[in-house]
Amino acid sequence: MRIEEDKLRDYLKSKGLKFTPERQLILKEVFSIHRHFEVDDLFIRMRRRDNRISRSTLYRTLRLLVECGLLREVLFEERHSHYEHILGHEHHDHLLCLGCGQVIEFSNSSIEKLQSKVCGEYKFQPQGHRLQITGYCRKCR
Amino acid sequence: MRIEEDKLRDYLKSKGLKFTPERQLILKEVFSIHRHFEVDDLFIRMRRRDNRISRSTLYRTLRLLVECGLLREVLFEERHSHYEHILGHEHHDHLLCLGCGQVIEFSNSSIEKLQSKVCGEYKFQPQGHRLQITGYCRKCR
DNA sequence: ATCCAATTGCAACTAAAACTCAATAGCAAC
DNA sequence: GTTGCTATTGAGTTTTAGTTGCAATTGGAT
Ligand SMILES: [Mn+2]
Ligand SMILES: [Mn+2]
Ligand SMILES: [Zn+2]
Ligand SMILES: [Zn+2]
Repeated sequence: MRIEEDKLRDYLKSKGLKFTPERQLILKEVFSIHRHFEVDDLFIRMRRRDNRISRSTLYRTLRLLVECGLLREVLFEERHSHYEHILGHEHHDHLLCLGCGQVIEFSNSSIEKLQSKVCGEYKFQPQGHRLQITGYCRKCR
Repeated sequence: MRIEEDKLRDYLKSKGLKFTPERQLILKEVFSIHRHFEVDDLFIRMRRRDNRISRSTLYRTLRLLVECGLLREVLFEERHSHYEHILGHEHHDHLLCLGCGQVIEFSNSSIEKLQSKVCGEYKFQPQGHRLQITGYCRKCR
C-alpha cells in the first residue's frame, strides 16, 4: 500500500501532476483486486463502496498507472482492455481457456531467451511482448 | 483463385449458406491483397473498383472467411482487427515496430515446441496462439 | 493566503462492430 | 422453368469502449 502510492506520487511529481483524492481511492481499489480486472469491474466495486468516481477519471487514471509501471494492460480475445498488477509480480504470459474463460499464468525462460535471439536476428530492439495461447484447459478439453 | 473459392464454397454448402456475388467479389479482393489489411482498406479498394458492397456485408463475410480457415484475424496494438491470408502461408508471429509501424514476420520452431511443452505441463490443449513482440526496428532504434 | 495549472464530472463525440428489418435473391424441389 | 423457403443484402440504428471539450473546482508551490 505504501510502495505503490510512493511510486505513483513520484511519477506524478516528476510530471508536474497532482496526487488527488480520486487518484488515491482508485489506487487503493486497484491494489485490493488480486486478479485480472477490467474498467467496469473497478467502476462497480467503487460504486459499491460509494466512491463515486466518474468513468472518465477511471480511464485517465488507469492510463497513468500503466505509464508509471504499476499496471500492465492485458489484451485477451476481447475488444476491451484488462489490467493486472506489475508491482510484486514476475513477468508471465497466459493460457486462455475458450471453454470456461479461465486464465492460466505461466512463465518460461527458454521461450524468453529465444525471443531475444529472434530479435537479435532482425536487429530489433524489444520493448515488450505478449504471448497468449488459446485452447482448452484440463476440465474443458 | 480456384482453391480459395472452392474452400469457401465447400464451407458454405456444409453450413447451408449461399455463395452470393457479393461474397465472390469480396473473396477476390481479399486475395488480391498481399499484406495485412483492415476492414476499411478492403472497403475503400472495393469502392475504387465500383464494387459497392456495404460495410455490414464486409464484416459478415470476413467472419465467414476466418471461420472457414482462409483468413486469420491479427490484433496489433489497436482497437480494431487486421487480417492476413492463411492459405499458402506458413504460420508465423510478429515483431511490431512502435516507431514506424512496420510489421516483421518471423517463425521459430523452437519457440513453438516450447509452447507445446508448456501446454503439456498444464494439461492444456492448445488451439492457437499469438506471439507479438513490440519494440523498435533497425531503422527506428 | 494567493494563484495558476491540473483535475474533475458530465455530456457530447468517435470508431469499430453488431444488430434490425424490409426487400431481394439463391437454390433445391418440383 | 416456376415456385417457395430461407439466407442475404444494405441502410439505418444500436452498442461498446473509450476519448474529448468545457466550466467549475482544487492541489500544492510560492
Ligand atoms: Mn496475468
Ligand atoms: Mn503476418
Ligand atoms: Zn476451461
Ligand atoms: Zn521501425
